[in-house]
Amino acid sequence: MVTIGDVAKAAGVSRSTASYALSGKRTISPAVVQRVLDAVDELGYIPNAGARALATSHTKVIGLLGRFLDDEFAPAMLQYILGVTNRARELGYDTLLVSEEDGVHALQRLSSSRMVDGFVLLNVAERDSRLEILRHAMQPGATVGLPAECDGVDVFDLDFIESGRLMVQTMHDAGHRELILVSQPVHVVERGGAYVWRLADGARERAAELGMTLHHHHGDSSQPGIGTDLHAVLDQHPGATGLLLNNEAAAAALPSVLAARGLAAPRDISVIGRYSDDFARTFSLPFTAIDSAADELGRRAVQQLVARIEDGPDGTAPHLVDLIPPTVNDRGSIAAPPSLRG
Amino acid sequence: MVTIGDVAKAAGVSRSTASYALSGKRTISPAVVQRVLDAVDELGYIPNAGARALATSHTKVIGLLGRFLDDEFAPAMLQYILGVTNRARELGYDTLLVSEEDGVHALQRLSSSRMVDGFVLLNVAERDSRLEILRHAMQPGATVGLPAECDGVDVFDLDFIESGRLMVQTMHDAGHRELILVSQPVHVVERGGAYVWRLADGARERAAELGMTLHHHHGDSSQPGIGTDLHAVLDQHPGATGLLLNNEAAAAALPSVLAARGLAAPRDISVIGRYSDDFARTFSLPFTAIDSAADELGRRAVQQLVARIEDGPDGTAPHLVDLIPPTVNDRGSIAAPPSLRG
DNA sequence: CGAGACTGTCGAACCGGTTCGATTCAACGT
DNA sequence: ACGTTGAATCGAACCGGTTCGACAGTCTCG
Repeated sequence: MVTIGDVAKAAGVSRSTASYALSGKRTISPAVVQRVLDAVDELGYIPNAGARALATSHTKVIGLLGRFLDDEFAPAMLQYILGVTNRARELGYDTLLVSEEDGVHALQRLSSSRMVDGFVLLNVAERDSRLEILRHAMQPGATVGLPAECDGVDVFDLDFIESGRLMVQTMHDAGHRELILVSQPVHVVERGGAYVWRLADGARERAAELGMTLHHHHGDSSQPGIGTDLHAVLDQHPGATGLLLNNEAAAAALPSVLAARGLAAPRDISVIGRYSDDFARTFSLPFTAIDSAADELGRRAVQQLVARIEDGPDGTAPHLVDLIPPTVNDRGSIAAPPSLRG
Repeated sequence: MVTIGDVAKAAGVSRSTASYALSGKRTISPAVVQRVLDAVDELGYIPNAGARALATSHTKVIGLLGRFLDDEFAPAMLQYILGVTNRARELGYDTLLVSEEDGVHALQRLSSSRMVDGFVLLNVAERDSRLEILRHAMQPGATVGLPAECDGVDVFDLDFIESGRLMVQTMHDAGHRELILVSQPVHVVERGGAYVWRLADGARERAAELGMTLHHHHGDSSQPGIGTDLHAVLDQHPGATGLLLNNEAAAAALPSVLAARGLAAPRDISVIGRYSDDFARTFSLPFTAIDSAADELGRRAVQQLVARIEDGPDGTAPHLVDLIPPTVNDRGSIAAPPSLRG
């Protein structure tokens, strides 16, 4: 393997000079710099990461800790991951992906062994035991998902409360007065998926303000349960003209459910969902939806994390809680309710 | 940070003795070993990864290089990734996930900087420029995906030729004589997705042997194109009673296409697909299918890679080409063709 | 014209592990 | 009684970078 010593020898200088020539941390004569650079690409020198990490205590690696639960939605998870890895690479960092069940243990291991310069936590729960560790770690951290207690970390999430309000408002503006909201199953809430009730709260609040009726149901997170659930809910509320979906599986199942009932959106019923644009493309979901912006959230988390890493431990920029505003992707599944039309 | 020096001091021994006590590479008295172990967990000592890597030239990290193409199927990719990271962790390794466009460059960077002990390449193409680099790298590599030239790497893939044969044979056994195969789009083949024609070849071969008619079509890899394609193909071959799908988007779109045509499987048409079991569960695809076994392929690749890493560079175990045999997951979408029934 | 500042370079130390050779001491065989 | 072996431990060197302090030579300015 070619070391900086080899480069130095080839350029006829000392190791330290070669190092300074490459880092530019001291003035080195242009002639020498050029000789060193020539030697570098003649020999194909790439510094040894371990040695550099040892000397600088910076690894240029960030740790990405996911919670990959069985009923977590795969396409969305991949979006988060790619957002993180791509942005990290753009900023000169590699990404260590950890899928370990025991996130607390993984965090301790990576932190104390100094394998990474910082952490991004995905799918952060309302009370997430990993945060406790992260706050005491010497590396900074960013989360995707809004926990109950945000200090010591930078937090990124979709603004779910506003999303709920926006869904209801949109339906109201189109003339609807009775809505059904289909959320994730209760166990998702119980394990800390606070986004479920955040969206529901926003929706309820706005519905109350506007004097609308809102029925809230938790649906299964996969087929065929969710199909049955949707049928049941539609049977139960024949007067409802608008459907709000905060449940990817429901969005995926709805087209066949509607077809089975001889309904079409927006002719018979209006629909608005909340899922990633990418997901909609792959499965051509024909519903207007709030983009969950997984990719963007991953990118922002990394961006902020790297800024904090490079500010050093004394950088005292205040911690962020960045809730990105919902944007509606209009796919034409909302119209006036049948009763208002000719 | 607590170093092995601190541990040694706390145990009243030299650094080298502490090191040997922990590694067991020399005999150390039980009393001392105990004192060292006590010191370790009193101080919470975890070795510095960079320093260890520098000394041992082993990082306990494997590099996972994906090609995340736009129309690559997200749920499947995540399955591969989790198979790799989970198995790696079980074997004591962490995983560096690289999504960089320029795989060749990434490979060179990680290899020369000695950041990883070995590589797993996903989505390997027929002629994959990354393989050339990998063969000359000092770290071993395993691929998921069968390239034209396999030497110097361990190769893992589903046996697509046999999968094609099996699809046709299964339909034949049920009494079908005219089949349609819907594959991935032509551009997937052109960029090296050889599995597409491998499956098609196997299918064609077996159809010829059995005297059956097989129509082969390339369909779009996403909606709404694939929906249109499916309609067109069904219009074009009214005599076909069996549908073979080697295209995930087609599988996802088929239920609504069938519904729109007033058809049901297996009543009017029999269907067999090739996609991951996990995908089928999430979307409740009601079709009998060959499991693409993404998770298992990832696990096997890592398993073999780690074996090769730990054998050291002189380990001369022959390189594998492990094509795992297709298994059919019966979901009841195959029956005798209508013409043969009462 | 000499003190002071600046430029460019080098040697040595350091980061935190692992590992080799040497050393001490007790047990053993003859 | 004495060399031999083996167990247990230590000090020093090494892995491959970075960085600090020193130093020689050149330039500047009073």
